[in-house]
Amino acid sequence: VARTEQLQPADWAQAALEAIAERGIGALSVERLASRLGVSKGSFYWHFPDRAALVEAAALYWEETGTAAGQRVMQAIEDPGERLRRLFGEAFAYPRAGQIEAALTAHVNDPVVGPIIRRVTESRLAFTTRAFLELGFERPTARHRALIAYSAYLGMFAVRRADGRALATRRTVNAYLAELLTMLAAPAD
Amino acid sequence: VARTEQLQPADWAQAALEAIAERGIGALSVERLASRLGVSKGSFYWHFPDRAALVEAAALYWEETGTAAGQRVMQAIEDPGERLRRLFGEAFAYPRAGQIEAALTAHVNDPVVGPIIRRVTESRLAFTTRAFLELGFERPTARHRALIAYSAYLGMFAVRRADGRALATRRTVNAYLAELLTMLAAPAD
DNA sequence: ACCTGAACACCGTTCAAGT
DNA sequence: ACCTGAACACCGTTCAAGT
Repeated sequence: VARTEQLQPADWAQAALEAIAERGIGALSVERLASRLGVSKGSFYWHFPDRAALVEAAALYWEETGTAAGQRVMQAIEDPGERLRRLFGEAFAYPRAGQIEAALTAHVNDPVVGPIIRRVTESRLAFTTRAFLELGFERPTARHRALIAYSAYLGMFAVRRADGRALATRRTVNAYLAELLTMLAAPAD
Repeated sequence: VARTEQLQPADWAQAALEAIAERGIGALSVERLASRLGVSKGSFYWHFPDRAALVEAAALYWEETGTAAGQRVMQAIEDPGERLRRLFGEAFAYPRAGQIEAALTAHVNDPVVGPIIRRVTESRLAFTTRAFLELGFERPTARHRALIAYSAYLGMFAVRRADGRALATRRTVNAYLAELLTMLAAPAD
């Protein structure tokens, strides 16, 4: 982050999210970040009350750029089945997204990160439920299928992180997604 | 942990896993743990080379007591379908298990925790694949369904952590599991 | 063989002092 | 208005000294 002007809170937030993606929230250090941005650590406390506020700013930055913006793009796709395929397929094109997701999700019990995670989750579940409603399912079934879909989505990242061999190639992921979405689009019994 | 005898490494590992479940790996402090166990922090370094070794010991303790022991119990169930239902149902009876799971999984990139997580994941996938083989699926399909099942399993914890409302009641969880397992047991097309 | 207590480095936080 | 530099507390790690 090279800037001739003065540092904005957004600069700190962006650099923090970068650091979080790489080494996790626990390893986020005000001192390291300050020297990386070329200022003293005392300067940080002009912009933020404490380290927690920096984590919050980073998480809010993620909520806006990673989630809200993504949904606006996806909503443009007319066919709900195609929208689901794209939504879940897209997520695997950006491994960095999975890293941030994992780093933040690990801190749901954190009082500042927790509410943001919950907002994003509710928003994604609602978005996915809407797609299943458009596919013709009744509301309870649609919500249900959205839960399964989103669980499988998060779990897929978890499996991949936990075992690099399991979902390594694009072919495996595509087959996985195809089978999952076929199952989920099948009529309710 | 009240003991009249001297502290064993296992005592440290167990107390550490307890602390990790409550506040995460990041908040695990040698100093706090030592004073909780009633010794000075210098004493810790007689049993372990460093803090990382303590985390490793805690994770190994989890691998043995939480995973290996559980599989031995489950393997005793004859019917593979019933075994799967019990396996996934059981996991929700112990919320503490999910907390530890999340705390450890958040550190897959950690050089000492990572290999342990991967071992556990491989073992669980193999265990689940075997159940689907017994149900009559071909090996590739069985492995595939195991991946979906295990993803949905991990994701279910993630969803629950992320949104307490989503999978809160036993009824919702049971319905979720029933629908998921019905889908997964359906013949391949 | 196992533990203590003092020492040092790293980092979060505060604050008086600078521009 | 924004930043520095020194100060202090907390915690990881080392180590000489105790039993």
